[in-house]
Amino acid sequence: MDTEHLHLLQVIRGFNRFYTNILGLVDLHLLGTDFSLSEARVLFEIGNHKNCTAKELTEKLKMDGGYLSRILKGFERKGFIYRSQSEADGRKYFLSLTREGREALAKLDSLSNRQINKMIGDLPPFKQQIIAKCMTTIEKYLSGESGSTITIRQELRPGDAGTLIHLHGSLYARECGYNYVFEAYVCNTFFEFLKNYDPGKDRIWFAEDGGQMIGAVAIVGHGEEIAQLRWFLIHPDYRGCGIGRRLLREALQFCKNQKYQKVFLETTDDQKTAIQMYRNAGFKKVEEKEDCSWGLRHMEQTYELYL
Amino acid sequence: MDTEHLHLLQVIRGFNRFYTNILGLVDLHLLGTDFSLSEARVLFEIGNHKNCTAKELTEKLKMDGGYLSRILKGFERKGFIYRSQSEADGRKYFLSLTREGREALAKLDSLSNRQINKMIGDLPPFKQQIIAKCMTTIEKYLSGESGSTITIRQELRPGDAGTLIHLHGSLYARECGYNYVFEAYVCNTFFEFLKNYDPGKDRIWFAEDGGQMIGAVAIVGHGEEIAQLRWFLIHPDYRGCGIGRRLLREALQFCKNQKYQKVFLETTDDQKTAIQMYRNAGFKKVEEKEDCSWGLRHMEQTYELYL
DNA sequence: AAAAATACTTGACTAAGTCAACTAATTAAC
DNA sequence: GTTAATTAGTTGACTTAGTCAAGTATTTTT
Repeated sequence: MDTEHLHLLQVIRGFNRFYTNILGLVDLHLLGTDFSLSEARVLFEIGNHKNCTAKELTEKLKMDGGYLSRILKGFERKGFIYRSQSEADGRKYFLSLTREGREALAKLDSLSNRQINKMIGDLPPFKQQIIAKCMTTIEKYLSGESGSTITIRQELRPGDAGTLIHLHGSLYARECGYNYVFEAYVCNTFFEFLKNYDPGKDRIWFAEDGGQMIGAVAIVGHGEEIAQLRWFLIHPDYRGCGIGRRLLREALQFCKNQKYQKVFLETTDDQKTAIQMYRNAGFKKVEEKEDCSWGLRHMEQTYELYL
Repeated sequence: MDTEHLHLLQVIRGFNRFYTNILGLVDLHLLGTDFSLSEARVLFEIGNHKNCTAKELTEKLKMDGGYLSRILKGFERKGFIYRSQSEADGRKYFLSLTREGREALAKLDSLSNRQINKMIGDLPPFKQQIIAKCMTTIEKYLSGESGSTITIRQELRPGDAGTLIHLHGSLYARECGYNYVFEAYVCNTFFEFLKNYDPGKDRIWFAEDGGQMIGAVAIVGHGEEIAQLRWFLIHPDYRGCGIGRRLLREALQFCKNQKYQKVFLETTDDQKTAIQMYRNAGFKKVEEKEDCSWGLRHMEQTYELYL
């Protein structure tokens, strides 16, 4: 088990301890309402799932059947729920909230909302949004529903240019040690791209995960027959899961559709993974020369592919 | 309470329910070790905080004093901890783990790690990383450790150019309806700034909150006597808390130090709040003309200030 | 038709957590 | 420098939360 993974475990366990406290706080204030945490959870589930049965609740809330049975009996006694025996299966009883139950739940809801407002109220909206986004992500990933939220889009939106430049600047600095001159270079070339953008010749694709840009590639036409592939990158956290291949496929398919004869690209020897992908797509190295811009020595390479 | 905020509450409460389940699972498996969740938390805290006292634990873990007292007694009986009375204050007893205590904690640790591995083991590493990052963010924000972490820095780091351009592109689109041509324009002017950057004449400041860029301003020298103020913006969520004033003050102070005689800036009539700040700083409008770039009609204005 | 399984309930129990009254040491007030 | 108030920690008596296994009624499998 490497240190990085150990660090990961540390972070998650730290978070678990932290969130145990947070939930404890929320729970504490729940106590001001005659509801135990378990009771509140049960009430919530019944209120939010039409025709749920006791069995379903025990599974969903990981609760002992006997315990739940008593909670339900209590709710029935207080007039919060009623049961109706299933006609198809007489062992089952569908649970529903009465009007009193709905009122109790609404009260609980607003209390809970107030509690959460207390928790996040002092934060700037910006950060509240970020928290919500992080929570959504964690929930999505841990519940295994994450599937593939990664999408590829063509449309250029305000802010994209900056994000693309930022990704290039920060990633190449981190991974290859390039300085800000490289980012300025991207800035300039991308400006030229935007300025001369011609939908008949040029195209750009962004890979996104939940609205966050995680990769890109573009095609720039040079005349009728030659196209250049530019700004290809994948965020390191998302490498090795086929996004790069998808982007390249899109780009090359576009080139074929546009009847380009040749696609070329410029890269440096630092870009090991990218180069492997270029090679896999059929690109061949045709030129190589030393360069010292961007803060350190590297080999500038040109690859090309005849379609 | 607007719908957006309500959605936020929904998300957070959903997450709380979700994470209650997650923690419940972790807890369940803790049961295979003779430790209750509370006991495990206590053991962990003692192991990770030199010389903690019972009082501190009750506060940190929000635990009843009497309950804790009994848990501690149990630990002492089992030989997991020992206490030493404080010399400075005889009411206090410092708690420490014995060797057996440390062993028990280590066992618990490895069990907990295994549990978490079960939770995240099936996810691709990049998603694990993202989860960790999200957790760190939530913890930081909710624990209020992000407080007013707003700082102003001068140093230009890789990624800054892109972020600045992104902020301009997305904010002006959102607030003024400018299209991507405006972002391209920023791209170009900022490239020129970087290309010609001369520390003796030029300077840029970034306002950050927890590493996130939330505002910026720059001074570009035009000869010995005239300076231009550019790329002034504050993220809308951070307006009205003096960051803009701080940035302007920094910029104008720099101009004075450099013995510039005049500072000018160009803006549009859309920039109501910024213009108010310029006026407050002593800038006067000296020119105005209509312009139609960036997708809609607006007035381009020039302001200047003699130092 | 008998046996196995399922949905839910009940009784008897243990563990978890709370509350208030209690020392013993320390600090503040007069 | 004594008295009163506070604080750290303990203890007894209690309530609540949660578990386990045996129970009933119904359905499914063989």
